Amino acid sequence: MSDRYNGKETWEEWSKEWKLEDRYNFKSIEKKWQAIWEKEKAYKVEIDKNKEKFYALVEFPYPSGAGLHVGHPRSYTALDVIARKKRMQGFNVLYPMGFDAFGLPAENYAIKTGVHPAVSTKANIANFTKQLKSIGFSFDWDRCINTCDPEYYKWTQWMFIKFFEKGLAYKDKIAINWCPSCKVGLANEEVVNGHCERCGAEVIRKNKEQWMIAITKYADRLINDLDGLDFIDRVKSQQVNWIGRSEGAELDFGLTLSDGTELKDKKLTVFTTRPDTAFGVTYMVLAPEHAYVSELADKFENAQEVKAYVEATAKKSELQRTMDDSKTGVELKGIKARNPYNGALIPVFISDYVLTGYGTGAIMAVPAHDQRDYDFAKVFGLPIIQVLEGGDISEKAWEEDGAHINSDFMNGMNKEDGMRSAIDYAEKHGFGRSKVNFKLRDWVFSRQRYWGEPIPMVYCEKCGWQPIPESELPLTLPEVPDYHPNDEGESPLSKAGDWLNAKCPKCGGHARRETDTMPNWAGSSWYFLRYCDPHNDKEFASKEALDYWMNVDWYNGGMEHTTLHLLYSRFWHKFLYDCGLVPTKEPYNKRTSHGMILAENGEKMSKSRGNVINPDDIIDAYGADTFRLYEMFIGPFDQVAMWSDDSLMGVYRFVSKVYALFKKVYKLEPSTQDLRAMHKCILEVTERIDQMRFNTAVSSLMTYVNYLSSLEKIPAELYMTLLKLLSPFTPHLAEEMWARIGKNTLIVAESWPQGDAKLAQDDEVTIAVQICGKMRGTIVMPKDASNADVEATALALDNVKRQLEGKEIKKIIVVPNKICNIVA
RNA sequence: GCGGGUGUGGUGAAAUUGGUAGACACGCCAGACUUAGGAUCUGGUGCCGCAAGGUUUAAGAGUUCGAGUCUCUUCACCCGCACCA
Repeated sequence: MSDRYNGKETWEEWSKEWKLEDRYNFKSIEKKWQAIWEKEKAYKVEIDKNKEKFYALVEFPYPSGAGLHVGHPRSYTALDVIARKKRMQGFNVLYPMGFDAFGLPAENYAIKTGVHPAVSTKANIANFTKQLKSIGFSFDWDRCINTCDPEYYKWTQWMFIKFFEKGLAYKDKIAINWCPSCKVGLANEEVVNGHCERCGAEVIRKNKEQWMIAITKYADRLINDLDGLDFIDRVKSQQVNWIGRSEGAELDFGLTLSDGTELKDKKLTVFTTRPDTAFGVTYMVLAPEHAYVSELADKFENAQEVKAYVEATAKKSELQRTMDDSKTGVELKGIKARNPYNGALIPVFISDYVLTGYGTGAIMAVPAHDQRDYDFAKVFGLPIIQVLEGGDISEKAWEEDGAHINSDFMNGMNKEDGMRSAIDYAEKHGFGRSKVNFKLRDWVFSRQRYWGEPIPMVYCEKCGWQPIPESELPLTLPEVPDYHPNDEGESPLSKAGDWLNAKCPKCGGHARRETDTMPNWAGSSWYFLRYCDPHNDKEFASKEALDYWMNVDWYNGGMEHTTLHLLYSRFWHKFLYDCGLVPTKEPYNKRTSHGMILAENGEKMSKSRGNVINPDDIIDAYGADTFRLYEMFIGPFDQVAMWSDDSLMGVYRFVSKVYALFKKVYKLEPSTQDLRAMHKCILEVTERIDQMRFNTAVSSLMTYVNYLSSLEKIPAELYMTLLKLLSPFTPHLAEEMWARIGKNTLIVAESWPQGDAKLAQDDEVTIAVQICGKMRGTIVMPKDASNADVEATALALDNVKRQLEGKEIKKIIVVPNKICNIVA
């Protein structure tokens, strides 16, 4: 205990040395308490079935060379406040931290400097750890994990093999998004407006054989299971939007050559959300990449023209293709399609406004009721047949509801009935079926890079792709002569020499290893499970640990991960659930998101702008407690906030004030008024932390401190309560003053104060007096005064009398303890 | 175009969910005390007005005794998706 009293054995001895006029020495105080917490393992947590658990989680950082920026601690402090409060409220709190340590920056650094990624990553993790500890977060450091540790990625690889065994991981050659700058394939989720999410280079299309994971099989469940979750709305709606479910029908159109012969073995299948408009189809369009364009090439009378268009399209980047909404295309002369509803023969085009990856890569065009088809029809002079009443078809397409016309059996029906009846008809005649489509694509899972988990697969000429036996896990990263990826898209691992040779686990013959690695989203897809049991070398986590700790009760992280990490990890967890490996369907009960912190002028902080605030500098100049408190006070937690040195100063003053207030603390009975202020503060702070309204929680504390400042002498109970309420925000200061007041316990292990609403109530209230809703004065009344008393007092006000002169009072509305409104 | 959100002093913002708009803090103004400390303390501070008073939550309309809050219309900005048939 002696370190608690600054080297002295007792508080009495220590107190003789105090010089309270001294300024608040946060440097030595914060260091001292961090050492004590570490020594006493104040935040270590174990399974305790007698206590209710609470699992608080923040997204673990990528340990970049730049170190922590001020954005990280916004999220970490918020959940630290929540975790600390929950702990004081008696919960068994798991609040872990780790490092998402695979990734491109370490590899690029290696290319530049020759330093092995493992070496620079280790150094960065050491730096991050030091920084995080200097802020005084209540993480259980014994559970710290690191995704690039073979003991960790062993299980990432193990899970990949599970995906493979269940048929959800497969190799496929498709056109993927390729970043020419990073020289790496990207998942759909990693492409932002046609640019690489990481480096900003324009993404091109490249045909490459890739490992894919069938996330689309879970599309429906990923939408439906959001229902029971406490996620903020924008997260839910963004995920739903991204998955992009749409209901419609698949319809088969016949194909006919110009001489009238039917192509019996070829059907042109399209997906449509508007089967009811089938009688308005006047042409068909294929994506230039559609298989039929090459398969039927010898049937086209204008094969040269078609070929030229296909090639021109291939040269366009994704971005150019989406930016340019003018319609181009080429008719496939020599073939016609037959509308199965009315037998009409219609022309077939190729055009780049039809996308290859969605639906069947072919559409039936209904220019009268789809604006894109309308635009195309206008360019090519195609007929426009209206089949629903409404709008002005000479101006633009009519996409709303209406009564069907020119539609045979659907005539007179509205959109909804028409759709049902069109699908029924198609099903009865065997040329269509109802169908649900998603925008979500399967997850492109291989990366042509070094610094990632090796994919634990080998290829045998005889047996095909085989997973390596579990006994060979982890498959560790080999040394390579250099880390450069090449333009052909080969991973640096292809230069790994002997490592490439393996034995086929099935036939024992020669096999070669997969040289691509996993994306940086792999390790983070299940890390919250590992925290439950981080040192287990038999399983990724024991059933007991998972049963006790899961789910994550509260997960806070950035909006930028909504359709990346958050979606991937929900999917990954559902897969493990289906395998019987985790006890729950969803990993996270509650998801919140913090706003970004911008520079003082509202710009994004960036190295190139030179406006980055380094947490180390702030902590050095003002201390961790001021930094933490400022991060909470800066503004509404879920909104963007601008850094302000001036506001930071105000928080620093507050912290110093709390320190200085100690001079005035005496053993005294608190007055009713004192208790009122105290209980009001307890109630407000408690409620506002739960609602993540940290900025107003801090306001409450400030109001309370202002009250304490106004007292001659502060009763000890009031000050001790302040320290407890403050401890989640400014734990070092709270701990120090708790010791100074003579306590030899840790305040972080104390219990959270109980607010009493009755004691918090005022016995007098100020009631606003209004005439016809306009404020004319206020009256002070005893709480719960009778309406009659309130009316009488209000009517006696001079201003009220003056205003009411010559008017007749129609009625008086009294809202108890709030308002007296006189209607005249 | 679709989805989500925001709009309140010089600034960051608050408002018990329909009941005194601007809490708390920054900044600014005035004063005090001290001297060199990113001081501290006291008072003031939405706007117009000397004042009584008037006026004020992007703009407009509506519901209501009463609207920052609810409804409708318009405008502006931010985020995500985007030729998804």
